[in-house]
Amino acid sequence: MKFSSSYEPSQFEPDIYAAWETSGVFEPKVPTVPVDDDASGHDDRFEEQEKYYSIVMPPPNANGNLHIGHGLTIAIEDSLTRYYRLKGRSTWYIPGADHAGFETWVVYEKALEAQGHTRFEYDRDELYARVWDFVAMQRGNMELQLRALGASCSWKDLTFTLDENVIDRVYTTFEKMWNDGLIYRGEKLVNFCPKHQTAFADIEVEHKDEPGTLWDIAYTYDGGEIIVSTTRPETLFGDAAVAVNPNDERYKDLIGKFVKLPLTDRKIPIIADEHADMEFGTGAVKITPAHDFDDFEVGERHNLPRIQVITEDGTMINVPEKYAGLTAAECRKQVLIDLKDQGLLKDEKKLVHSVAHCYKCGTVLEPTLKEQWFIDVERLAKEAIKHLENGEIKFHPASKQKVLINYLENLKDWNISRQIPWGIAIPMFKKADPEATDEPDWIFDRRTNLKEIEKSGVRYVRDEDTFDTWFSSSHWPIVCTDWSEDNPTPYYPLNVMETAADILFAWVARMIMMGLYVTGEVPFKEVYLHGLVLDAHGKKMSKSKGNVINPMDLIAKYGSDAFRLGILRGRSAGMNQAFSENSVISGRNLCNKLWNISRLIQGIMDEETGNNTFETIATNGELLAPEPRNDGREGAGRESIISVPYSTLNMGEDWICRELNDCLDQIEQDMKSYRFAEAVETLYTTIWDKYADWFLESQKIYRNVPLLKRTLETLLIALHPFAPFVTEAIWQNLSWTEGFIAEAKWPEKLKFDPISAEQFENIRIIVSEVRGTLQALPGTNNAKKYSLMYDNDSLVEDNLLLIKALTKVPAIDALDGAPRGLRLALASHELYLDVPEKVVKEYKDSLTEKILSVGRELDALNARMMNPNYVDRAPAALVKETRDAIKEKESLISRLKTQLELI
RNA sequence: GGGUGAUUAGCUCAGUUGGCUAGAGCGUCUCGUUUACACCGAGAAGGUCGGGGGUUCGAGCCCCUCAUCACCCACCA
Repeated sequence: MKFSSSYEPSQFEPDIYAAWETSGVFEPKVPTVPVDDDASGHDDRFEEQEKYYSIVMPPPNANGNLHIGHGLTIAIEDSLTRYYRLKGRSTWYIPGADHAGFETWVVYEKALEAQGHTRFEYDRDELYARVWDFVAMQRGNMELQLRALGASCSWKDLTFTLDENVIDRVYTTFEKMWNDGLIYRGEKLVNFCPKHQTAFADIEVEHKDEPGTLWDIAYTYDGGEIIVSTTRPETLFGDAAVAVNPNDERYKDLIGKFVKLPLTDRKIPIIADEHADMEFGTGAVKITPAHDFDDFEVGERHNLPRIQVITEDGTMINVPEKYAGLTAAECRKQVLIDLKDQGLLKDEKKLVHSVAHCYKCGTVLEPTLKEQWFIDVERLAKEAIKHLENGEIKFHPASKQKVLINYLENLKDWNISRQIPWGIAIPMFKKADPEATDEPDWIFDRRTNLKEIEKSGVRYVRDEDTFDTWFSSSHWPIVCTDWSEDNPTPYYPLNVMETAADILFAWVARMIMMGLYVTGEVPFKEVYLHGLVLDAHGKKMSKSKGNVINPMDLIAKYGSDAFRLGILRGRSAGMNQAFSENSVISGRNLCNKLWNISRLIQGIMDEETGNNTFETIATNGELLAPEPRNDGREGAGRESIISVPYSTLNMGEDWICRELNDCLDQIEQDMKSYRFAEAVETLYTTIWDKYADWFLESQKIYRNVPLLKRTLETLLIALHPFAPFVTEAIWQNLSWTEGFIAEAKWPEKLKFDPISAEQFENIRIIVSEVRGTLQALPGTNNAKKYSLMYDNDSLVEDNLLLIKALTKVPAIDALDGAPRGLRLALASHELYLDVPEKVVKEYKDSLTEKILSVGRELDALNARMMNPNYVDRAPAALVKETRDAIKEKESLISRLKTQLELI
């Protein structure tokens, strides 16, 4: 049958997703390309904004698999998307795929090496074509996995980072920057990976503390020597000076003198520079501008030559013949031996210092002198800071705004050249005819498919480098929304940028700078950053530790919804938080609960109508989904919610309406402030503790079919953003619902009688007290043994059946004659359990304990009232509450005491 | 050295601008074969909210301070 006794996600999820996708549910209702004749209505900015909701997916690696972090990203982004879709916005969730320049290149190069080839056998265009095929072969997994996660993204708008329009936009920006003088070619030190033969931006470098050796070496001059300390003796051939601190009395007289560079005949000057730290080592430091970042700057200040002594492949150059061609490591050994022989090696100490590593292969990066394209970031950063300080982007967590501003204030120029074939070619060509002296050395040209071009009769050769992927990624909100100068779209800026907190600098910062530069507007109105998903013990997941959790495994085991609910639970913005299967299990349980709630309600419906949907619908795995729509997209969404007319007939019904309204309010607030875990929590308790445990139980006595339908719809829609599959599966299986829940309308508030709703709380208190007391009494199965007696209590009298059903007592009777049995600890109701005296006596200790505990509460309340300041200054309502509570406790205690005396 | 965040039940975490007896999930214990659900129901145990000080009628929340842990940035000849 359709409704089996437990929910089996795998029976529904693929079909449901396919049905959504083919019927166009995921596509924005309002066209994304503005229509020309509507150009006049552009002033109504605010109104427009309320209609749209746009969000882009941080593009996963096109040829990779999704990991747990993607799972979290999609759970969050899709919940937002689905929520705003239900809220009636025209939502556009734009999926993406990343060519992942460096990552993919590394994988490809390894594969190439495994076949016994190297990159140097091919030219760039060949390599590009080969990687393209390599990626094409592997592509697709990631997109299937996004579907498994339930991402309600607009597939036809999927953007690949190497799409034409992306490259086009990137070239346009680059050209603009080139013309604006923001791009320059500079010979600077860059972080160079000798293994991968490419340079990196500062942000991509991984610094690790490592033990090393500090050698003291004597540099001599006529009549003396000056000792310098270094961790890299092999670079001494590249020394251009020795620096001392200008305030250092020890060396004051030596400034301006020349010393002999050991193992050579070269003379280098002693200069004064603040860079030399008087406290460190001997206070004198060798300056090697071509192989150290600080020294490079010292060299610039003092106009020192940059002598490169290590080549890009890591061998020595421009050194005495003896050392030429050695690797840097071999050279170091030899230099140390020779220095020792000459008595110039004075000391050696151990120290720990931080060393820059390639984040991919761990190789120590070599600061290398290289001509690269740089972006002068100052103007961009300043503009970004201005808009950030203006509060134009709201951050979650808020603290990241400050962190980001701080980063931008200290940002250094950005190296955008990469020596990797897999990427967007840099559209710059170098003059190849040295005679054409009037022509510029470099020109911009988009024809990067050509190795050589001719312009004004001059030959130019293509730069072989490609762009840093972050340079193109920084255009993501622009290219995904198809923004253009003459065709601005209401979907830009994005409503929110959701991504991992650890790429705040690498990506978010750059998108802001680029968005402002290209469009003049910030690229998104809010930023939500999620932290790392750690393993159950709070440790980072890693292959080497073997603690990696694969989201697809969990989906296979528990279902997509369970995974989504589980991963959202216990998570807040920007925090690295643990994750375990338990939370997914809890999500699975909720789905199953909801499934069974629906079974119950459909069963009740069937009884009423005489149909037998619940029991007999044959299942062949086919959905009862509506036909794919064949009408035009525009505003043609089916209105799938039925506003079932209903009226409330008893307290439980009023109460559940109140609780559901509160639940909706809570979710609306939580979604506004990106508190997904809280929204899920609210739904969990509303569905389980309130709806199932109290309302549905009470509906086994009183039946209100219209209300059951209406409230179930409310719950299903409210949960749909977080658990899209099970809610849709139920929606499709219920006999009275239509269309897709995915495009239903967010529920209206329910009407109810608030006084009646509040009355139900009294019933809950009575029932709980009866249950608690029955459990605490000695013996088992007490609920079946003892009946309940009431005295002069209309609430109980009016709800006999309900209370009986909820407490399971065999009978509830009006008290005849004198009270007997056990009086319940209720202040405003006189209820007795018909318990033999013997049992009551055994219960005496519990009763005494109860009196003591209520007494303690009473003392606390009294103490508060004794404080005159409290009475004066606390809000009146609060004081009244305290007074009422005191009265209630007092009367309760006196009744319990009477009871105790009777025993 | 600079910065950020964390410290609440056995575990993982909530606790929104200070307000009644600090919550949840999972785990633990007791009871229950009630035809929606054992992926269940009922009940219970378990916390001096990292330590100390302060502000306040009132502090898990605000301020100061100490401790521990994590991360980021800079420096490291």
